[in-house]
Amino acid sequence: MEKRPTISDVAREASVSLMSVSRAMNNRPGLSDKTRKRILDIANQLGYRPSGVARALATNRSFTVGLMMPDVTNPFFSQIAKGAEDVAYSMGYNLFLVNTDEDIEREKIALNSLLDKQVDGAILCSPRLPWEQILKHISHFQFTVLINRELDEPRSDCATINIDDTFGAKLAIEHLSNRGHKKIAFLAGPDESTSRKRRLRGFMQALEYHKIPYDENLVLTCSSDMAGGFKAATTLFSNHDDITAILAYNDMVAFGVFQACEELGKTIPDQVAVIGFDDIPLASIIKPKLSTVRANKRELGQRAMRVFQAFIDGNEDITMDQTILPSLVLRKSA
Amino acid sequence: MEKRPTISDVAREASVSLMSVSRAMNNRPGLSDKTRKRILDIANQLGYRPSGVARALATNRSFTVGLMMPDVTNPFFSQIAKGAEDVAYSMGYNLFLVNTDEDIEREKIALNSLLDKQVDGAILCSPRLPWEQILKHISHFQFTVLINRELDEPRSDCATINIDDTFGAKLAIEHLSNRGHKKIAFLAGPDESTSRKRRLRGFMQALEYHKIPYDENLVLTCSSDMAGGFKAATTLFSNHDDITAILAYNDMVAFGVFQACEELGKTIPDQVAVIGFDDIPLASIIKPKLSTVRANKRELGQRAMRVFQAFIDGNEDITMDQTILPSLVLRKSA
DNA sequence: GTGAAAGCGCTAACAT
DNA sequence: ATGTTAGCGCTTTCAC
Repeated sequence: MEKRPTISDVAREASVSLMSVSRAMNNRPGLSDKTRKRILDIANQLGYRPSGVARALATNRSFTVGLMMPDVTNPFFSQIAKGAEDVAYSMGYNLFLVNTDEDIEREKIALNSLLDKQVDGAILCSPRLPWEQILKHISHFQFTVLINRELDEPRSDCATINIDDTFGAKLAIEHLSNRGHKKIAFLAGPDESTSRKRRLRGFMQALEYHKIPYDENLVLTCSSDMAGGFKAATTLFSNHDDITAILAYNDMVAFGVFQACEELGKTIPDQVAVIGFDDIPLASIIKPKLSTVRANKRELGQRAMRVFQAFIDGNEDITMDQTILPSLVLRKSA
Repeated sequence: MEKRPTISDVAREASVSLMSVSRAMNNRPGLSDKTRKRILDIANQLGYRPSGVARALATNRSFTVGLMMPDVTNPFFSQIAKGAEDVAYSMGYNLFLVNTDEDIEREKIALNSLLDKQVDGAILCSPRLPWEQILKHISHFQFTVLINRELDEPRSDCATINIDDTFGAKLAIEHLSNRGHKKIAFLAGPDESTSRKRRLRGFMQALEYHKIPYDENLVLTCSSDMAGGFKAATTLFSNHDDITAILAYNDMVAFGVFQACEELGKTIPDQVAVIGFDDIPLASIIKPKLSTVRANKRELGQRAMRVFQAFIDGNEDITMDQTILPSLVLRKSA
């Protein structure tokens, strides 16, 4: 392992003080153009790069943002990550990635990792931890952005970006209702999910609006993957063979429904109409192409970094609580 | 932003020296069980957590591994990331994520970020940079793992994990040949790609073995996404309408071929057989289900971290150059 | 325009 | 078993 040159190596080589090198490296005033250039040249020639660690210790800023998410493998989140990276990169920031595996214990650990690493800010995707716990952690970040979670109590250092799931669910049900569906099931996803609650609200409100009686047996809890959708759809069909439409918690769950329909010989969309959430890349490729409620995830990630940036820049007019309106993408499955 | 307690806060509160606190926090010998417990209690009560930054500066170890990849959004890489995270987490390490967007300039910048952040090790996915440049960077890491790239010159601090693409391509062609295909095209992906070269080698060797004449017009360069596959397939069909099988650079390219076939009214697999590479989640869902050459990416990521771990642990018998044998997953498209 | 001193929070090495 | 000293690589503050 090669030893990296330090600031003192450069200083010695250029016969100047540490401070002059520091000033040169940070484009700070107080140096003649000549010495500045000389220092920079020598630094360059030595291959000197300032240590981010030392700098972070001295300044208490790491130019790093923590990104906490349940699963990078999930396109929903990887898109957000990409969007965040987009603008982080343009700001000269780096991303620290922590997975939570949807596990509340790992969430704590993840937040602690971010603390230890002294990230300047954090983007927390769908945190499940109770507010007081989150609070305890985020009070050590300069700024944090909550994705898909509302604030329990307002803070000047905590923004939120939420997808308006209620609206999205209404969009979906409205479409199904217009097509004449009366028996509509909702595979609602995992119990603790926030978006589940919001979508369920939209589901119920839309039913009421369209004068469709609400039957709680048509709302099933399921894990948020294909297996979950398959399982839920299978039980659903065995108990209520007369349902004609299914709103799925997300696209993967919807594909689980596809699978179940295939096994049971039910055709989509003729016998069963299916609508998903998310619009993952898969949705437009699989047959039948999946109708789904889409929100722009990459933009979500970008916006998250941009509020952070606005905060850092001391910008006055920051929209602290943003909401993203999804749209219904109609394809073949409904 | 709340001030975090430091080691001296704990020391003062417990009326001991900094070192005792340090020893307690790191479970190091040289403390009576009583004081140890007392210190730990006070630390806990104060909410003290050691600063990773300060620790990294003092010890020159950050317990952080840099993960460089072209695009988190690509399932191929996000799976690797997940695998790496799996075992990093179990080792108490964290991941630093940097995107390169397949851009060679951004690769340099990414590597520099990792340097600045003083990561202990790096996992570099498909680095495109010339060896000497890579070398310059990785000589500052304790250890690095190259994914999908061979070593130009052996080093005791640099391991590789490669997918045996040549073998994979042979597997595919063998299958197609056995089914009687003679006119087989290869949508080979981008020019600079290493796996392209290896797959092309396998493609050619297999053709020769099966006594199929090689026609260079049947090998097309394309971008590694759906659009690339669509475009390449479209030109291919307009020039060589008689080809009966296509080996695609990856699954997304294969789906591009699907798209083209749909537009041209060609049926898969009857008129055109298609085989992809990767086996992304999509592959088993889309209709017709895609036959593809699969390597276990999550395991790849896990293995990468495990060689790193072995190195850190001073393990003697590390397999420095591992290769992962892909298998042919036969589904409906070929 | 330039530099010296002190300190960020921690640990390694050396006392006691 | 516990403490002291010095230093990791940088920046802030203040002096010249």
